[in-house]
Amino acid sequence: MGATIKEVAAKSGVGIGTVSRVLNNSPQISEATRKKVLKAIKELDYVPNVAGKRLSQKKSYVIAVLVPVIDHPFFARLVSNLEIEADKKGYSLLLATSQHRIEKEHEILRRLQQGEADGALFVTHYEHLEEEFKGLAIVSIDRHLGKDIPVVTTDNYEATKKAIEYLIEKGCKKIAYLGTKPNQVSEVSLRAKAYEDVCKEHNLPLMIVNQNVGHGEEKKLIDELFNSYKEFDGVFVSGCTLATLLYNRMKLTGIKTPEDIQMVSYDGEFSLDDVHHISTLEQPLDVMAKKCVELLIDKINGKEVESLSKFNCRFIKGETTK
Amino acid sequence: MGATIKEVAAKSGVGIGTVSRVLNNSPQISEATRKKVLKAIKELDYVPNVAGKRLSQKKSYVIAVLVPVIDHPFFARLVSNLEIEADKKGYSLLLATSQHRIEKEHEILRRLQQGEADGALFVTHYEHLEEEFKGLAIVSIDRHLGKDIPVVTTDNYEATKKAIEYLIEKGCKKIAYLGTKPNQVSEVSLRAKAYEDVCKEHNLPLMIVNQNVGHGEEKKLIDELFNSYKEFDGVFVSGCTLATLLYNRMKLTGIKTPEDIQMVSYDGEFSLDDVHHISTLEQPLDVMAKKCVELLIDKINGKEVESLSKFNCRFIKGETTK
DNA sequence: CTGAAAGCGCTTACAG
DNA sequence: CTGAAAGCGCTTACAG
Repeated sequence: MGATIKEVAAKSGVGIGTVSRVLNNSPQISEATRKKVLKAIKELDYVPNVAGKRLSQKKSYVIAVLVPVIDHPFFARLVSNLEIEADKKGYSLLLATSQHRIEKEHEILRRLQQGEADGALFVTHYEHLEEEFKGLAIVSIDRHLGKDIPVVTTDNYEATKKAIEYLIEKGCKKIAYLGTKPNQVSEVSLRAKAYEDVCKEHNLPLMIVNQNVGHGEEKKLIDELFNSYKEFDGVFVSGCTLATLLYNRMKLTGIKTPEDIQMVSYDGEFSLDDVHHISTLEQPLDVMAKKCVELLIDKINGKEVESLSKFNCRFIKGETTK
Repeated sequence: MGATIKEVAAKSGVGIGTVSRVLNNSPQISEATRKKVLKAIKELDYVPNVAGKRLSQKKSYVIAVLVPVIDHPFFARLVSNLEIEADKKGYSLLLATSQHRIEKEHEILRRLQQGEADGALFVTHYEHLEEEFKGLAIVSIDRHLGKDIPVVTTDNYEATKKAIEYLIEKGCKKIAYLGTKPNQVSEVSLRAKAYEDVCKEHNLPLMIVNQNVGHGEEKKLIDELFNSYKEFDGVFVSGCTLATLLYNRMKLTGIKTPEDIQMVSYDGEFSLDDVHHISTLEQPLDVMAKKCVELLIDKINGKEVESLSKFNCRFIKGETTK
């Protein structure tokens, strides 16, 4: 629509290379020509077009993020922080949601191969062939996607361990574990491991509901929890969807928390104000997102990066523990 | 990184134009050459690069969405639906958040001018010069941004009217209005208008807290509501942030709902299951997003489109009304 | 410090 | 039905 670099060059009486150099703040440009060119740019209301730049540089300055869904507090926060960090680094953010369909993930990988973005943060629950990632700069949250793909995660084991010990300390004798089991090699599996280790150590019974269900089907797990285990006085919940569903269920059925059942959840809840309903292990999504973007950009630029970055969760006491 | 169209052409012994035609499913290509080309594509593991396509077509097949924030249930749902609809139409979604900073909005508009996207859905609380939108295909939610910018909205007046009448029907005698006043010409203003009209018609007192505060400062309005109006038995809340904050505040201070105060909110709450805490006027974000994308694509293609599209909210009874 | 030219990877009239 | 060529709007060695 607008003017092109050619017109700017003509108007200011220089070559297009010179205009380009002014645009990119190249140091070796005389003040005089810089002024001339800037003047022409202003007069023509010229804005450089990214398509030309991208083609010639073979770089898009776009990073993509793939998440299963975006209308979910955890992913919304993650993406929010990613956008902020990407912006700081001069990258735009392309948002893709798989909607829990692996075909859409394939489609997105194809788009990346086409050069829509220079790299991507991939949050997937599906298996992918490593060759699908070939030539792409990819970073993963929690899941191990391949040898070349760095993982950013939290201290799943340590944080869960502390949470279970906390429940014990608060008097729980029968603690259940409620989670959606990852169907891939994932750091998240360490949560169940920590639960088991601590319970065994304290001679507490294991009461585990940990299944891989599709999103939208988490309610089944709540049913199963109550069907399988008639009595428990504490529960560790892995993930905010399950936590909210369980919280609502207890409310609906008259189970009192923390009196009857105490509850701690990983990503339990994101609070607008200081009211925390659910006691939560909160992942530091701001620093995690920052790390993801840094890793991604380093990978894009061909640097070697650490394969695992681990951050500490923060425990926030809500109303569900004594 | 990968092969280019030139290599495919060489390998299959045809011109690059022919390869391009095969790629784009051009009809006038003989089966024989199509096969040859497809074979070469497979063998070379060729994926067409978008940068070349974009430059030659002067089209990016990207639409952008600007929202103040994304880690907010309303915007998360909006963006979720937009991504789904854009994907259906073969467009990618660029996500930009202003983080309530007008400079970032300017920055984003500049990126659009640079051709990062073919069009954008703009959800802003700030004034912009019309010239900033010049040459861009833009669609707005609720706010009137300029004569050339279509607005997608809900039946703010009618829905609010019904909600207030509902509260009256349920016995409320003193109904307050709590909202963040838009600082621009916005369809949202019709909510307060409906409230006033209905209250006047029923000879009820007007109790209005409707101020334009920055995000994160909504709690002030809750304070003001209780400071200004000692007694009210019903409240209409415009927006889910305020609704959640008010709901939490009532819980914290021992005010019972619906016994002491009944409450209906626009965008009150998005429920994971069937548990609805807050009675809500829910905006049909799925069809709204679809409309936005359609309008945007029509505008991109130079078509004339309707300037106002209005959709009906759905009332969902929660626990905050009798 | 600056210009002319080649090149990035496609699409698309234009001939044939 | 297909090829050669121009062009999209930039960047970047290469000379000078």
